[in-house]
Amino acid sequence: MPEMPEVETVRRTLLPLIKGKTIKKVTLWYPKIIASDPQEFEQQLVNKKIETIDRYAKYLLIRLSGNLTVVSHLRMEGKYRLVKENTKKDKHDHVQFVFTDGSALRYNDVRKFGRMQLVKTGTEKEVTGISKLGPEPNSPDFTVAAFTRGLARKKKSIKNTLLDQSVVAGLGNIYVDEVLWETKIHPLSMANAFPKTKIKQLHDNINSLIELAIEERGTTVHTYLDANGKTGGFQEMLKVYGHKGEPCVRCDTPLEKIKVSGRGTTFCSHCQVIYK
DNA sequence: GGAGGTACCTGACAGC
DNA sequence: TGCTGTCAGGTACCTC
Repeated sequence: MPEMPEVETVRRTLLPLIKGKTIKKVTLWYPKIIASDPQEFEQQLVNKKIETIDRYAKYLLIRLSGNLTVVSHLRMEGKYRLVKENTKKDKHDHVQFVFTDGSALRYNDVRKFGRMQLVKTGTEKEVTGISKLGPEPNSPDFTVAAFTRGLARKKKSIKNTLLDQSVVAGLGNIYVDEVLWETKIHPLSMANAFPKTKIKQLHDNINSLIELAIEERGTTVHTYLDANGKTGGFQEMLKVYGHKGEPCVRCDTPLEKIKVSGRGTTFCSHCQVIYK
């Protein structure tokens, strides 16, 4: 499932494939993917040139000529690939951008959870979802002080708090489980119960884990592929996610899996300490 | 305003 | 073999 490292990898691999291309036609096979007006989306993108792709947290921002931006969230299974215009449609292809050179960008999403919308460039931070995002890991705004304030105002579990994109933007279920294991914190610990040293440790581990995951081109657990159709490499480094019942690599205790706020959560009950 | 629950979706898998 | 139920999970939206 694409989290921030996967979305960044998609951005890096997709950009050289489509930069400079001009859109000839847009086809919406499943219009519900479009969060803004679908008709407007189809019509306004014609003759627009792809200028660059930016990213904010898990959102891709496809910059176009004419001061337009396509805001795209891949959610669970969304993926882009470049094909020839007349390539047979896959069952799960939902949106197609046909370019003037005969190639086409296809958006494929098995669960149809992904969303995209067209906005004026510069207004993307007003989009529902983006407007409430907190700082990204490794950004100048993600300071220990800001993170401490973010945790202090939450009266819920640390697992739930790290999934809350207003505290830190870009983490998902996999990296939250991994960073809590790395920091030896029980997922049911209360977010506002940590000593300063533990918060600093958690903050630093979030930064280093995300940096490493981006270097490894993300994590492929289910179906995630980058724009070149390649899997990520970070799944080989996962210590807890997907390892239920296996011995903890730190203490040999079998890893447990529980539900925290409806999310599958794998952890070591021996070396991850609960803070209340 | 914050926290928790649910809907959206479909493929994979377990159990019968 | 085929059917049914459950699980996976990011976000929007609703209720309390």
